[in-house]
Amino acid sequence: MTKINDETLRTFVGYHLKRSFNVIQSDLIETLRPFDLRMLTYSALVLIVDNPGLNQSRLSQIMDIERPNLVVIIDELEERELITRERVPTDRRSYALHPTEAGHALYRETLDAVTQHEAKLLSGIAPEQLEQMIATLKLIESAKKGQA
Amino acid sequence: MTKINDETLRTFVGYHLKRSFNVIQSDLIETLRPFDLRMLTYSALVLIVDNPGLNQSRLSQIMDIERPNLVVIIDELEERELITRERVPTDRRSYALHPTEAGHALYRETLDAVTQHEAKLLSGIAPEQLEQMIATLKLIESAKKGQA
DNA sequence: TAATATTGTTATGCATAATAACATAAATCA
DNA sequence: TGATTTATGTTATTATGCATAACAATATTA
Repeated sequence: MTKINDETLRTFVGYHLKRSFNVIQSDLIETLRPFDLRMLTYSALVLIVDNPGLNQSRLSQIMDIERPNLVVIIDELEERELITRERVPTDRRSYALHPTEAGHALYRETLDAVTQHEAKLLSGIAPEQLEQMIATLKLIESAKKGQA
Repeated sequence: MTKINDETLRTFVGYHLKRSFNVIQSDLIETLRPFDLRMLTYSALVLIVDNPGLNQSRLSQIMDIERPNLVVIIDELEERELITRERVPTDRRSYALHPTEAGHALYRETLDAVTQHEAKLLSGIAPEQLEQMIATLKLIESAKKGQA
């Protein structure tokens, strides 16, 4: 059981980001499993509840995924009757996405679960420390190519 | 161009982690492309150079991936003659992984490139701020289920 | 009106990641 | 010792995430 040296990779911020995100992600996946939601379907549901009426194009932009990939996500949410696709009269190309009552209900349930998942996982870390980290993460996020 | 509200998701640390990692990841992918390396093949190469003689089992553990997924990565590095697989006399089940001279050379080249990629991307952020963030990320990483 | 752009969609491919099942070899134990 | 269990590497398979090309329908613009 010799120790492995990953000091070289540890010099990279991205390596730390990936490893810590993996920890949160795997716990989140387990948290969402009972609701039969994946991370992307969950994110989409939350954004549709919080922004009723938005279309798929805008949603794919905020979710940072390509439009084709969003189609299957929306298909799944619609099949499960968590959201509806409604033709927009003023622009008949696009669909307005709205949550159903079931969608709202699932939103509330999962919000509780996910909030508790993070609270439990991050319980050993001071809130101010997390806030500081989030501030730094926002800086990185805004360093997107083309913006920098 | 109405603004989308993602305040609910912004309450989650994991959301910030994912978004900022995506920024670094997409730039890293472009950085590695000229060397015909993906993130995983790159990580494996670095770890083999820094830990010559380790076997696939240990490598998959440190890389946090399943052994079957490592096989194809090692296959690729071996085919490109960046590493070698050598039978271990004392344990004939396992292979000792060693970098070739070409592996060493590519390691040095890519280390420079990746270092510059991060330096450029994170140039607007104070080093102390990044160090603080890394400290917090390490705390999250150690919050792994079973350890907590 | 003609050319261009946008929205949603299908098809496709690559990369990442997980599991089951297996052969070989080592370790354990009884 | 021999029988059982464990570890290592492998193949096959599947699910998921993410990107691009090509397209029909509709809007926009020049």
